[in-house]
Amino acid sequence: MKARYDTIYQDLLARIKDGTYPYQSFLPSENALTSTYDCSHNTLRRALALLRDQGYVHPVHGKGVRVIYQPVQRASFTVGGIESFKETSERNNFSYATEVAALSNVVADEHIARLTGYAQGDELIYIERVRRLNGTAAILDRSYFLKSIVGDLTAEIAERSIYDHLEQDLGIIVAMGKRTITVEPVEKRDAELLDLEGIDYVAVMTTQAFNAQGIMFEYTQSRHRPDMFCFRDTAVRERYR
Amino acid sequence: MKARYDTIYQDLLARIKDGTYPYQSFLPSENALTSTYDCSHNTLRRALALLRDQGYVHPVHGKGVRVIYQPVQRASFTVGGIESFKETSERNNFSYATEVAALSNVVADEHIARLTGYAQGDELIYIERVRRLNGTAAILDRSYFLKSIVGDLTAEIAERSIYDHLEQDLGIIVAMGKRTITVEPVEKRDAELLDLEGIDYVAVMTTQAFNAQGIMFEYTQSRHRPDMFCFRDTAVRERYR
DNA sequence: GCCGATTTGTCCGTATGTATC
DNA sequence: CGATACATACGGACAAATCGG
Repeated sequence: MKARYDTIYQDLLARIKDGTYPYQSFLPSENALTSTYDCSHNTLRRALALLRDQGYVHPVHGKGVRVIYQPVQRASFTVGGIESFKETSERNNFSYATEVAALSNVVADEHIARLTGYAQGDELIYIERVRRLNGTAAILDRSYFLKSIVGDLTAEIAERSIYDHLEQDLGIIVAMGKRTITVEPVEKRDAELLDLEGIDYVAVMTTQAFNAQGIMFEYTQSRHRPDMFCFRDTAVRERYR
Repeated sequence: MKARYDTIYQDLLARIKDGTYPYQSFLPSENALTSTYDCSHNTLRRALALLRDQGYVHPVHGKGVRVIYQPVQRASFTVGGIESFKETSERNNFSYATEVAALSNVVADEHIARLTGYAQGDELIYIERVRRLNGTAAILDRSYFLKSIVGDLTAEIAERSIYDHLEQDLGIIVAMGKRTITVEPVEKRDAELLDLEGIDYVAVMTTQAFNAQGIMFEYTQSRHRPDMFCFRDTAVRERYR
């Protein structure tokens, strides 16, 4: 049951990607587009706003909507938007595997609470996973899940895909996330579990995931071998400030 | 000349930050808010969409709009949104200085074109700048500006703030940007110009900036000493896909 | 420089759908 | 089931930027 503005967004995006509307060209005017899609001004503008927010077009007042999408050159590991490890690997045609290195129940103490943003006393599940990409242990994920939402997680589930389990079995939708990226020296655990070959820094992507209710249920520190890490996004300048 | 939805956004944001609407609480209903702000449903929803996109709230269908903002703990260097080096430093109360290490005119050859996304033959200005934070040379910026838009750039301008010059003197608005973050081994130039103290990796943030017309006029590789680098953002899951 | 046509930007009022409680 | 609240969509109006005559 798709929204109208979303199907229009998808359609325009497909045409941008297939070259119908190439880089630096202008889309047909809003009037023209409302006719072809037989929708209202407002609805069309929602579709255009999506394209703009994703970095595909740039509207110019009084002139038109310019396409600024350029196809990516090389394969990247991580891109903008929230994607699971499995989704990302499949999109890039990487072989991948996950090993569970630790799994235990913990209660958030002061240290964990400050680290993760959970409240002290929250019952959590701690999981360490090692991700292999094309054979090399490239990523160490250290996650804290909120037990009251995700229930019990077994090693089997963690080895396949926790997100598949949450979405398909439990119906939990990962609605949004906050991310932080830093670069940190390797810790003992990184050296034990990852193939680092003398590398002494890791790229750390920290994610807090919220469900459809706005409750945070996952905190994950994803520690990447630096040469296999790439992150992309698009930013629109804040107005006025 | 602010937009209505933007002033509402600013006001709600201020109330979230000052604790009037604390973490995990619900905002007043849309009906209530349209009354207090005396605006239409549509306009209010645009303000809420902004809050959602910036990661401050999470609307729950049929229930309410939940606040998910938590104040940041430690100072960070770079945050989401497009900010200049100067803005970021001032916000964090860092002392900062910029030295110009190179400045020359170049024409984009095939190599530069592929690196930056400019077209071959474009006339560019190449600038290397070293950024000092609290005295240590922490960031090396290597930029290519499109000459037809930015005109001539002098070392004096580059030492103060190129963005101030572009915005205030030339009236160029930096409307949006695309970013990529990777971690790369230090190159010869990094070692020459930065205080690395044995560190052998740098965090590289690549930015393509577009003006209000949707024309790319800046490509910058910002090479950071890893322990002084932090990046934040918020992502909303794509619908349907 | 001005005017008018075109195009994007903002806002309103209303109607209907759908999820929550 | 009904009340409440968010989600989508329509149509109309006016403002503001661009461009050509």
